[in-house]
Amino acid sequence: MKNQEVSRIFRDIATILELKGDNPFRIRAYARAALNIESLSDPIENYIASDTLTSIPGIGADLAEKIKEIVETGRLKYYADLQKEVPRGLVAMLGVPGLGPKTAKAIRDALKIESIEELERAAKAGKLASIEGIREKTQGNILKGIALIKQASARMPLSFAQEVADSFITELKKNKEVGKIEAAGSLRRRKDTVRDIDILISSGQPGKVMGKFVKLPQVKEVLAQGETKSSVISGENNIQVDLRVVSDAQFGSALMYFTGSKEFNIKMRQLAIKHNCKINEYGVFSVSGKKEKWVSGKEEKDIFSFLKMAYIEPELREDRGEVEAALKNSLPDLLELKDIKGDFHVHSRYSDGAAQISEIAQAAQISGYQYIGVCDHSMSLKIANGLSIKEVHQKQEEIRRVNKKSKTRLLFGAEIDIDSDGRLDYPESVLAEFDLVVAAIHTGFKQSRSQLTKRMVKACQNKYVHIIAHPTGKLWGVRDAYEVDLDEVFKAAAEHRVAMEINCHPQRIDLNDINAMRAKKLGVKISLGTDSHILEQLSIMNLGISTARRGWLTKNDVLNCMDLEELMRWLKK
DNA sequence: GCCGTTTTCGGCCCGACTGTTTTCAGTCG
Repeated sequence: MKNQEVSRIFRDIATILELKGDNPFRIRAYARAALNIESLSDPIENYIASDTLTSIPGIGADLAEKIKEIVETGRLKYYADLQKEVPRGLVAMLGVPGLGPKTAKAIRDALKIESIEELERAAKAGKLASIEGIREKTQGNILKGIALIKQASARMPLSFAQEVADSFITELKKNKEVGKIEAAGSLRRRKDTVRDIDILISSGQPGKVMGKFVKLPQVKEVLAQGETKSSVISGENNIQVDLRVVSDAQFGSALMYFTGSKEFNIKMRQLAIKHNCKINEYGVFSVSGKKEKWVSGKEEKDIFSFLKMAYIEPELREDRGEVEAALKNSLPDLLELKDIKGDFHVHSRYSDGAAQISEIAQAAQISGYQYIGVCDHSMSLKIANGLSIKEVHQKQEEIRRVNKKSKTRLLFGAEIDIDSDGRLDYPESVLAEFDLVVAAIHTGFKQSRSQLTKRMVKACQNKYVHIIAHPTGKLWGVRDAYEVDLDEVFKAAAEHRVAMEINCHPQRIDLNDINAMRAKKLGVKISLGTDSHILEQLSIMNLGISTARRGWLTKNDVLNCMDLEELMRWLKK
């Protein structure tokens, strides 16, 4: 899939055009196209093949030609020419918070500065303050901004951000001036990674709330403080936390506004205009001439019904077709925690987990599960204490014993290594004995794209394999996804009735939302696995559910929603 | 550069905060 590449080039073009001071609407067109292409679940090549590029929102004749050029030749002349006009370092400078294209350009014109390093030196030497429109304060802010990106906590996994948000919300709730309070932004949309935290409060005394917010013990630095909006840096993780305070009557519209995404908001505003209305964070207003009248916005759901559309869950608000679906009342009935009847990926003490088999049975029962897959590592994965064949049989015996007394059915399973040739790590006679075979790649990540794809396809073709775990190998902060043609893998999985895992671990989230959506489209079942190594981790199922919901999955798409009887039939492939 | 129930030109989402300014431009979300 060339989607990411096309998207990256368009986004870069938008940045360069910004620096050049080009037509802002053209800049927006490139940025919008980049976003829309990034969130496509189909390969862009398919649109070229079927000549339907211009059916993608924001893609017209011109951009369609440019996309073809990128995909067919691997480069874009227009982009190459633009790059010659603007130094890379100048583009990088726009990454400094608080430094936009106008200021960057002014600095470059005045001092010939073209990199962040030069910028930092000049700021420290006090040279920036001599430039028109820049004084001490701005110069100081630029230095702070550079320090900020050096700490470079660009994005963090959802669950880390959730913890920070919870700690702020708990403190803020203690104040009697605080009415409603909710985390908004990408956190509420449950994106797998989050850049900053948005908290929304309703209160009749916003000034007081703000005063308390900026003095919370978690606050390391105050970036901005106003009557209704403030931003701080949290000492924990150096994450930015924004607080907005509105009145109770404005809470719904503000919550929608700050939940985003930006693209979703724009779509909703355009929709409101068709109703002769205007939406902002303070409500929906009917507009006639110069008169504006508040008509809706106390609750989010009021706004949707006012615009004659179905309520859209926050996880879907990415402008990926959800607005259109809501207008036609054809949104999917999204997966929920209560639909989940078991977990397919749990490690016991036999390999590298902490829990005994009996403890896993107990914990699964407390979770209300009908079944749980005890999948320990296979023999070649020595580092994780992979099980020898003899140990496999010991474990099998113990599971039999525990199952006699357990209300939750323990599935005798294994997370079996796919070797560098695509073979599984146990002989067929052993594979045949498992209730549940989860296969995964743990070594040889650096193989070529075609080798890795072949390996995974071969695993799908193995008649004993039920699930492929963490299909892209991405591990946040450790390694990127390995190179693999997921479409080929999904096609093989669909053909051989193999499920693809959404691994719920916060640093994995693998498959992600877009890949899960693509898998569904190609007819692949999705399984949710927590990859628990301690029992407390069973609760991270909610992270996988969030991802599934963002991928538009319903309970019919997810293996974990089968009841035990149906599942056992499915496992006997 | 895109787009169309104001349709092939002339629009394009909306507001808060900061810093540098005397009324606003730049940046951000």
